[in-house]
Amino acid sequence: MNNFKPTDSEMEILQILWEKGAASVREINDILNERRDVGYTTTLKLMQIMNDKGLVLRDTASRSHIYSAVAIENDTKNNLISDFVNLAFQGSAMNLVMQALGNTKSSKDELSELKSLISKLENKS
Amino acid sequence: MNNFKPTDSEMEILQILWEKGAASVREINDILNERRDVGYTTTLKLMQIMNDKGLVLRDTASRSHIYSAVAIENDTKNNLISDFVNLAFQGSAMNLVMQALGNTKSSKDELSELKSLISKLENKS
DNA sequence: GATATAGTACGAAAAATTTCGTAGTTTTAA
DNA sequence: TTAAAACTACGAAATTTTTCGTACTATATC
Repeated sequence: MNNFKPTDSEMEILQILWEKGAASVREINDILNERRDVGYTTTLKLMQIMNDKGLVLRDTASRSHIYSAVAIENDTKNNLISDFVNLAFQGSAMNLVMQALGNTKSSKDELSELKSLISKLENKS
Repeated sequence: MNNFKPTDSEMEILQILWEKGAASVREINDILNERRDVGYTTTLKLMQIMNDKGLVLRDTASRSHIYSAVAIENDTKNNLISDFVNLAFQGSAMNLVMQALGNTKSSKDELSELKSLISKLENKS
């Protein structure tokens, strides 16, 4: 169970890597720039920092280095949730769940998916 | 719909104010120090900053000022959830809900409370 | 082969957040 | 009535995170 707590910027990049599997700095920077202006060297520096921290792996075989995520999506998100729940929901994940759910438009499909997860949880206990 | 995005430290303090209703710096600092070391003037400064930002209200009638939250608990938490969901769950609150739920031990009571919320949501749509 | 283009490395500035020290007042208590 | 204790104000240091400029090297293009 790793314990990475990526910063917001790091998280943005991890999302992209989890989605794409692997990417060059150029590719990542292009995606980021669809949302907001980020300088190329800013992104590059971030990736280097993340590499130093061990959050990503870097393949330097070709001139433009290819990065992939080391941090595991599920674990990382669980860590973030846990921090978030402690910060804003008195440590109760159920509080977060109820508030997030109550404040969202949900489709029939999503709700039945959720209900089947609940059934699973009920059988576990 | 306000759009406050409190920092982590501010959030810690808001939680306390939402819980207690109103409190002096001393009271808040004492509570914070149950969890970790924080200097008194650190907490004081934070409250002053929050006051400047309009996150809290300050009653200066007596020498030790009494603070209360202006930021609305529900709105503030919804804002935080929304940012969090964008940052880490591709904008899908349901993704967050599923992951948070799947990773938590939940009591029978909590689960049935959750189910009744789902029923309400189903009737709405 | 000269020049423009596209990379990496990395120090350091900038920005945001957190922490604290010091000065000055008021209150309490001996 | 004086010393200690408890406040506020506030500048500024410290820390963390983000951003960028500059130097340097490799590749592509004309």
